[in-house]
Amino acid sequence: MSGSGPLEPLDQAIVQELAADGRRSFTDLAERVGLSVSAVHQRVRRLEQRGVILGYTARLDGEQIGLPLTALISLTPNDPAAPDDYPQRIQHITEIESCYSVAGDESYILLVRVASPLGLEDLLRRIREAAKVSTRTTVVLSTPFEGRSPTL
Amino acid sequence: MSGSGPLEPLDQAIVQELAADGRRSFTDLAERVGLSVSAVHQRVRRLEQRGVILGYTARLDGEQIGLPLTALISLTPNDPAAPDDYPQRIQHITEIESCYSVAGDESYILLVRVASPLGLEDLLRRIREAAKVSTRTTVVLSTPFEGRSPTL
DNA sequence: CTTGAAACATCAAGCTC
DNA sequence: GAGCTTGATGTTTCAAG
Repeated sequence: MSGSGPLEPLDQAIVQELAADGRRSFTDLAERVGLSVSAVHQRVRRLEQRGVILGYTARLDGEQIGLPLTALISLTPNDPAAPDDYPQRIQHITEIESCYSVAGDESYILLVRVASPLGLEDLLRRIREAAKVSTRTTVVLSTPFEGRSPTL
Repeated sequence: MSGSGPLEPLDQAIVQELAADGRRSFTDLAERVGLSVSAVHQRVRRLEQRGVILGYTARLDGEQIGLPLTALISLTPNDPAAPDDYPQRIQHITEIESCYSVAGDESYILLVRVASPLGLEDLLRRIREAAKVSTRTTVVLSTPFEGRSPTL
């Protein structure tokens, strides 16, 4: 088992604050949730160990880091009888940010970021070769918002 | 203007480290990129102000925070002649984590997280009413990986 | 959850190119 | 002026209680 039932209200509050600002200080967190700094610190460590908090990441501007082109790629197996190890086959491709197994016409949907149309063309070729799949690509024109933190 | 050309190698290294671990200490960062702690600190603040770093967030386990159901929702306008203000119309709906404007059959694709199928049904109703759109929903069965940091 | 001590982050003033 | 260093102050971290 990895979890221990639903979150206590205090842990829920902590987790929500860290989702909204992953670098929030323990002093801030302590004030907001009404605990001592050390108590909050220990709860955060416990939430990390329990796998409630999987990690922390900086959100980056794709334009400014040289990856201005985002796309969603749907994967359909060429051979429907082949073993379903697609995630393993493509996980080494660093342009793939996220991989979802989905119900529907396709088997997987990938979110990718590349530098240019040529980079996307090359990426698609590598995905098709690595996973023996057909791809359908939807280019992202703009991102009104992304990575918003949930309300618990 | 928000950017000032492409990233210097040092800033690139810092940004990549913070994408991989958003809570990495300045001491760690300084060692890894070969600068003093204060110099790294100032560069990070500058990257935040320039909008290269948009923010920091904790990655959470949907199961453990009570939002085990993820879905991708495609939006198609009911009235193709209506003004395109869909992001504004739906941004108040907190279950929507990301909103992408896309090229292709649909206008937008949303990534959402909810507690249950009933929660998804209710969410779809609210999206259709707020934005006057038709929706097509793809349920996520599992997430082999998500939110990986890019290689710069 | 609290305490207390060592490591770390932060900020401003000054230095260097 | 942009960027780095120094040193003083407040914060984080961890082990012990």
